[in-house]
Amino acid sequence: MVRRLNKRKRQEQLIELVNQQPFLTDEELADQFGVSVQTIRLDRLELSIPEMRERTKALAEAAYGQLKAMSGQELVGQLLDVELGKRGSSLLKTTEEMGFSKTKVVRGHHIFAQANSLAVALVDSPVVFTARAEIHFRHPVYVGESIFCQAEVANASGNRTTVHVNSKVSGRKVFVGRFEVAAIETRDAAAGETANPEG
Amino acid sequence: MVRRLNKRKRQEQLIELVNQQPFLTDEELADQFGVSVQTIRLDRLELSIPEMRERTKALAEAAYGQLKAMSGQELVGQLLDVELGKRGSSLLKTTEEMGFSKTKVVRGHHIFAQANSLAVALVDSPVVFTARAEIHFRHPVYVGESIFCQAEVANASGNRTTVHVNSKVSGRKVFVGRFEVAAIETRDAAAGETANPEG
DNA sequence: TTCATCCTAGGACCTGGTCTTAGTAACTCG
DNA sequence: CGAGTTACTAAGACCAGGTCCTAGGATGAA
Repeated sequence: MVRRLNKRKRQEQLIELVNQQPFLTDEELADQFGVSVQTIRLDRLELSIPEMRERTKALAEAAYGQLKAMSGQELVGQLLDVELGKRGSSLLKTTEEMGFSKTKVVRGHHIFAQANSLAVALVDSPVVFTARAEIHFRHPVYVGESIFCQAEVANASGNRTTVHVNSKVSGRKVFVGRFEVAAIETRDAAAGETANPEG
Repeated sequence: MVRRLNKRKRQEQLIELVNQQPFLTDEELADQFGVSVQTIRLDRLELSIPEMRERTKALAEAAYGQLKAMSGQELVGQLLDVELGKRGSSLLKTTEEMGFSKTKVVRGHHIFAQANSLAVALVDSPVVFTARAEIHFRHPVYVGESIFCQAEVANASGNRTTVHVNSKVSGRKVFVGRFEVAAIETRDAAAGETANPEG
């Protein structure tokens, strides 16, 4: 039963390969493993791996949302409610891609990004940047968990707003932060010398 | 020449629609505009809009790369050099997706992610988390610019390491930060109660 | 009327698949 | 030894969503 071992190994590697390079066609995969296209198809069938075009589409759809969330004009996570200039909250459902594959711990910058974008969203001004932040990661967040983020304006003087943010996972505080957000009124403020990059 | 107007309008709307909903097939698009599939194909030809599967793939690839850059297992940016436990530097070439489409200003969490991941990389321990950070965004970074990030261990006592990080764009300081990184020696540390999520 | 523009229609062909049927090599067991 | 199982391959019909090309009808302007 040497074959069976080979098959198992190949299928394990196939899963990994497809995860790492989702855009390979069956033909390319077959080349990689030195088997026929049909064998790859059977493997995919057994392993419930969808065809390349569907993998691509799924990726695109997921990432399209993610992209929009991560670098779109809106905020990271889903806005739950907001009182401009006062407070707000958002929810971020963490996914596999956000964490370490080994530990399944969500990478800090995603938590940061949610908090930061919410802080920025509270400030009612056309051009807003984070100038400073003091942040504290309290507990790890695991892939699949949802992060509930609450932000509250603590102080607003001139064009500087201080926002207190805390994030929780099922009631437990996982992150706290103090963000100092700068609002800029001038037209071409974004190109200004002293502006600070954030959103 | 009512047609010509209609055509122009339709094509304008087509561009927008395809941008907003890139997963529509020609048939679905044809339905939307009440024209034949062939007309849509001609429009796509004239407007150099690729077919749906290619749009999907391009989207997936772009976003996949972005995801990898943001949540890959290694560090954000390219590691230039490192002396474990002492200092290190990395370079991040910023891309269109990292910034606001309007202002072309790179979103802060990318800058943060580069700095943070470099700080974490300096600590020579199997499981490392950022516990605290105090950060300061000094100047905006624009899409296309490369961020040169330098990190230096300032203090290491017990399992806590303080790392000073500063990022520059063509010599100008755009970001400074102080990261407090916690190293954990226990085997199943990642699941520990008091661990802090980061990498 | 004549002509150009716009739209549509149809067919051959392509990629990257699906699903099904069938055949072969190799190893295992009674 | 032969029979059966497992792994693999091969071939063919079919499909979606296209490309590329030829051709023809409608419609409005000269």
